[in-house]
Amino acid sequence: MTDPTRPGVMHLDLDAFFAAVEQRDKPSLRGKPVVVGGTGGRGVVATASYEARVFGIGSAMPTARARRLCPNAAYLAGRFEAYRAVSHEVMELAHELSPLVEPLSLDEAFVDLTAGHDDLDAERAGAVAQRFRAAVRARTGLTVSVGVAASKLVAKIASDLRKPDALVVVPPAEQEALLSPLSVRRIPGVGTVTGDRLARSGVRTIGDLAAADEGELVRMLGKAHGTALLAYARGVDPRPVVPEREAKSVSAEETFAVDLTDRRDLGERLRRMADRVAARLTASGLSGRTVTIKVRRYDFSTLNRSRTLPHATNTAREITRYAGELLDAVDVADGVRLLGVGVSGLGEFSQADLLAELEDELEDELEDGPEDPEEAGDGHEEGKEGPPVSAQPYGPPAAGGWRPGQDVAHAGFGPGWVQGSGAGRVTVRFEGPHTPVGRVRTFRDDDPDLVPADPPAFDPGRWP
DNA sequence: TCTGGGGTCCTAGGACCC
DNA sequence: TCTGGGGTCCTAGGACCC
Repeated sequence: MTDPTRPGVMHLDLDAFFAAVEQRDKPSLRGKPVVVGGTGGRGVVATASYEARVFGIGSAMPTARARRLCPNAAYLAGRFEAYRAVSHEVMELAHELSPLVEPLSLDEAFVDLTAGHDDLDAERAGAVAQRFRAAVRARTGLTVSVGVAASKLVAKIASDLRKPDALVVVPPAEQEALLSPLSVRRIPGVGTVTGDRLARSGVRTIGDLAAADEGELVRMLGKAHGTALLAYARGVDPRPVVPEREAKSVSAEETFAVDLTDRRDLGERLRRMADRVAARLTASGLSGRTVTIKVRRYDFSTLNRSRTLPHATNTAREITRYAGELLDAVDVADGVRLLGVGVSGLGEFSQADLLAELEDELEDELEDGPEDPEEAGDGHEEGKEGPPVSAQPYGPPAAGGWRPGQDVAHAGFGPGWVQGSGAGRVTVRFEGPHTPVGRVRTFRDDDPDLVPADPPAFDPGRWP
């Protein structure tokens, strides 16, 4: 429970995070429009650098539209390994302020400052936040915007208020005056639908919302949402900062470059996604009882089908089997745009459950013969004889296997990154975070001297 | 403009149980 | 013959977040 009288909650939000890491590691992109996201025909923008935002490019926009708005921006597929590493360093710095750190994503977290600091007032909290911002810049080369307030809600709104590279401290006495004129859309949880519903009954600002009738809000938005939003608007938000929340589901999904209708094709892709889900479950020691598939059709309508098992599972074969049965019951004739698989109802399971699982496995094997991935699926073998696979997902490697932005190393020219590829060629720029802007060279895309590489090391000691 | 991939939380109806 | 109230579990759909 947070203390409404003290500014004890800090929210940190790295500025244009993915794009900023790219500009840090690629000198030729500094000061230029950079867009990170899906680079295929159906991709959307994950992050646009501030230079790209000038052109009207923003998150969740289709990349095709972004390309029309700014054809000369750099369009990169993203290097999550590098982003995770930077994120980890920032979270470590946050932990130096307090043991209570709640990450929301790679680039955002709440920190409960009261857990590490006595006698907090606005001035002291502001000084702590300012030192943190300097530490992030010194260690990672990136800027971070920070909000400090008495609650999660206000701290988050504050961090967004003067981005980028901003610190906004909201003393509790000034909270109401700050919130009241802001749009309700500033409240996390108020999206387009809720925003439009509120606007239709004349509620546009947080001040309007604070004066609204609770019964009417509940009728309009439901019990939970209605009461919570009213409380937020009135400055009431006792949600505590909760570190390390347990995962509730694990899933994988893929949008295809072209809608698919072939069941064997879909089944094979389902199997590969089930493999990934199983691997992630196993890696984190989790298993779950409910298997869900998600099918997005040609017209973007989306349906989910799920089945809850009597026991928990994390094996690829079981997930594949039950997901496959669910898919069998779905009409795919008109075309499937996206397919996904997930497992939920996760939890820690007792020895008895694990034993039951082993027995089920044994039964499976008696019924179906031993587990063997080559024999289990029918897609691979028959794929050769059947009609050619009609579409490739755009997510995984494009032509030649090279993705824009990818780190590479060349036997003769050293480390660099893929600027583009196609028509049997790949263009590489040879530079790194601590070099001047590098030269570009083009190779055959199967040149044996060119190999994928780890992200370049960043050395704070060699940063301006 | 034509919509990613990974999640969380809420609602509502029906089955089933007491 | 027609009727209750509450609780839990499951399924499906939808809003929302980064």
